[in-house]
Amino acid sequence: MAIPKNFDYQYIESKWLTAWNPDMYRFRGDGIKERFIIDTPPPYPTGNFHLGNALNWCYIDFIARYKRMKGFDVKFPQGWDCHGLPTEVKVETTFNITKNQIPRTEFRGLCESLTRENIALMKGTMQRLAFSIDWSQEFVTMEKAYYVKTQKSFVQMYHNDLIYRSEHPVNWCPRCETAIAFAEVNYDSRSTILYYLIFEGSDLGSVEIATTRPELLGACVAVAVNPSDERYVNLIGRKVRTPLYNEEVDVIGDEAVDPTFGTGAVMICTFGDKQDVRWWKKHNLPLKKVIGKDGRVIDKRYYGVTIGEAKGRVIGDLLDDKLVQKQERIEQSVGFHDRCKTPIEILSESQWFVKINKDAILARAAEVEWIPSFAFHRLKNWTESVEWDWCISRQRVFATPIPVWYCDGCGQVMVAEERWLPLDPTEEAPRRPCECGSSSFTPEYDVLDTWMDSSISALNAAGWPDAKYKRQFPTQLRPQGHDIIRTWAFYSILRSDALAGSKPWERVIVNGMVLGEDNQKMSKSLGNIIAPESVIERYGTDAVRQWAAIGGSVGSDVPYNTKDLTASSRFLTKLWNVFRFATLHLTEGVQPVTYGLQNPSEIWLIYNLIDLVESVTASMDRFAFDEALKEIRSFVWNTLADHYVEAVKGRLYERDVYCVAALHLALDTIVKLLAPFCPFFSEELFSHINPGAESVHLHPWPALSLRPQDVAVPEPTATSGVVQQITVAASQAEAQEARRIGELVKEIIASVRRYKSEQRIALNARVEGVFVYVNCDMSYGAPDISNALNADIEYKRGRPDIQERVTEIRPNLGSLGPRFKSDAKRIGELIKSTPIKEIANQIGEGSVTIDGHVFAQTDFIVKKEPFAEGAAVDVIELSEGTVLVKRT
RNA sequence: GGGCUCGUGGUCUAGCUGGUUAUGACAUCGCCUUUACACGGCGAAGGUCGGGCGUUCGAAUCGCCUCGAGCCCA
Repeated sequence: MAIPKNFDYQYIESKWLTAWNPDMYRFRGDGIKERFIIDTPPPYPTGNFHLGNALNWCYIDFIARYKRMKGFDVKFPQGWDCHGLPTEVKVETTFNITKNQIPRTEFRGLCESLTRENIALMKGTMQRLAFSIDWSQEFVTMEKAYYVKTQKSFVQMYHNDLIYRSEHPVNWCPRCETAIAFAEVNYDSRSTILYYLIFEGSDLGSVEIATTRPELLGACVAVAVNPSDERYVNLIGRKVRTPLYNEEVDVIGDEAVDPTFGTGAVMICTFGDKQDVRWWKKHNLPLKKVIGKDGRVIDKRYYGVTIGEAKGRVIGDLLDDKLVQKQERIEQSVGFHDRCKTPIEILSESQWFVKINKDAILARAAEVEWIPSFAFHRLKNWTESVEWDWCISRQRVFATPIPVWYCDGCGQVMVAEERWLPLDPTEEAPRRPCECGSSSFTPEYDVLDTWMDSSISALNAAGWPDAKYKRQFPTQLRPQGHDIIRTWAFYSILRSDALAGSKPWERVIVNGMVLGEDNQKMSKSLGNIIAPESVIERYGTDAVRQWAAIGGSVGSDVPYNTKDLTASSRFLTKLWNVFRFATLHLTEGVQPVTYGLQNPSEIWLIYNLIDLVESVTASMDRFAFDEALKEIRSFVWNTLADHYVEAVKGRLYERDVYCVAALHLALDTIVKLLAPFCPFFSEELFSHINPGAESVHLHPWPALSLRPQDVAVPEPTATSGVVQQITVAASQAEAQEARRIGELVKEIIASVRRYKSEQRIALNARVEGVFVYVNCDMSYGAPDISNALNADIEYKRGRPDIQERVTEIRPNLGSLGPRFKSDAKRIGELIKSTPIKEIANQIGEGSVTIDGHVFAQTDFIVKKEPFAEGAAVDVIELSEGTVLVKRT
């Protein structure tokens, strides 16, 4: 069993990546073990698995590995949320085409092959990070096997009146020429010009309005003022005419108008913004369309020009007619399509919608445990702010087709039957005629929002739509970032409620963001992006995973920093060395032993080990990975390396069976506790100390109990794993006494080592005259102490009798000088020549008389030393005891 | 403008159901090559917990206010 001197993570990683059997993470689903199903996020296949993903997946993997060891049947699937605009845009720019220039199937094919390439890249990174994903559960949303489920969910919700088609204002991206959902709109402030325009009154006076969107003048359907605004109150109910267009519109009153903004009078257009939609609905206003789907104007006055051009021309025309009163630069919040950064428009179009039942969603959300709890507030906040139903139709190509046709005869909607699915209506006709008898149909060319795919991931993980899914639903855990609470979490809850009448998960664990080394959000523009691969190369996977664990509590943002990676790899080196040192002496195998009072160091170690297992388990159960790992590290570094190994070195050289067994147990246990965090390292060590054993990742989580012979210990339950019992041939009280002695052994060794270091005595130098005063029988602890300290130690009971002895008395010339002036020097000599004892004997009485001179205490500089065992000593206090070392 | 999170030694961080000398890491300084480890050992210095007010016998920990940073949203 030759252990390499250095811990070579690259060698070990590649070795185990090939050696591991991927089946070891396979979900069984036979119900023998309790299930633990994870609704893994399906990332968008950008081709780049970034450090933020890595953090998220590390958390998932810690949990998956821990739960498996705890005896659960863990399902850790991995999916890919393929559909959507970024890939379409990438294809369009790569091949310099637009989606309409080539056949739909061909375009789709290009998107699919790009997606497959990207998936392969990301999968590679994930495998290097040793995520224990069950790849037999992989799902790819662009494949029929998955999107058939999306289509079925559409059909079911349609029949349950949860999906409908209607004309309604929607967010529209003119670049992508598609409707988008609110979740895809981001707002940003930008500088724009506020124009003040005169609207002439038809019957009474004129009104000056302020607008940032003069190009929408043709879509103006009303002018609104605040009813409490005295300037305009008499105008409410009157009519005014729009400039240029000369259209007559009503002046209405509405509290939502801000009297302090602009002139306090606004034009309502269909539609400039979300507020226009609110007013339009509330006041039942007419609809005038001036912007087309491609972002060009469709009214006759400026037909065909872009929005930008229209703005310029409208202003030009208004200026010509002297209708612009004033222009002023302001900051305004504008909505952008978050995929392509184009400013969105609000258009009224026929679209498909999912009904949003806020109360139902909130009720389901409240049934879920959110970690950390503030994540629930985010969701609540977002849900309460939702105003429109969820627009799910998209005028794009690379997405799940909407399985619907329209009858050419009567116009009725033909929704595909579930058994026909999957299908693409643009390529297949319905399998039966319309109720009106016509067999001529026009397919629905619109496709579904990508979130329609990914929002059923929890259902998919449980096996939906197979009826047996109910047994596995809700799933146990949903891990995700806080940036997608309003999307993935929100939509998933909605869909789970609609399709299964249940919450989708028992728990959500929300991770924070990964920040750059400068503590700012990682972003391309800041140039602080770190690729996971580069970190793996430099520090190894197990160090990267420790960084994720120890970077902070779950939910908080984690900065990328080299100090955690340094500490992580140092820890592995340290443990590697402990392991190497120990295994040098484990060559003859481990004998079963029974510990007794004669093994205080071992019993002390084992008790501490039991405490460690208990607290690490508790931390893991709370998802406190940082605490768990810190506990493990401190045990390895302090308890095991600094104290136990130092104490028993002597016996280890002699291959003492008790010592060997204890070390083996400790290493075995530590490696198991560390397995969720450091899968490669743990496996490597485990394989050395347990030759021939199966993977550490298939072993149960440690559960230790020290069982004194005459004390009954309850048998462990099946789920708590196998209990390794360490037998002690002693009573409970004796075992505790042994632990106490072990603690003293540790303290004595540590304190005398420190003493030697401070005294600049070589650590291996012999020291004589050490006395230990403790109130217990140290006969079993003594050999380890002597060995470790190279000291001859005398053990005594009780407290030492320590005397303060005066060792030196010097004249205090600072005090004598002023009094004796020129005689001071002579007096000083006199004091020096007087035996110390003579002065010391008198000094306690307040004054000292020498040769007739009377001195005060302050006339002397007195040095004292502790004195015991007939010599000057140094005193070291222990928690319960004292160590004396004779001075030399 | 609304919601949320955070503000602890040089840096990052734990603690925050209130209670002895505030945790750990990295960095710094001093000493030490002692046959597992110098990515080591021993030791040291460094913070009063953003600021203010309050509750309390007692607050980093609770409340209010304030300043600052960030996230999400309008």
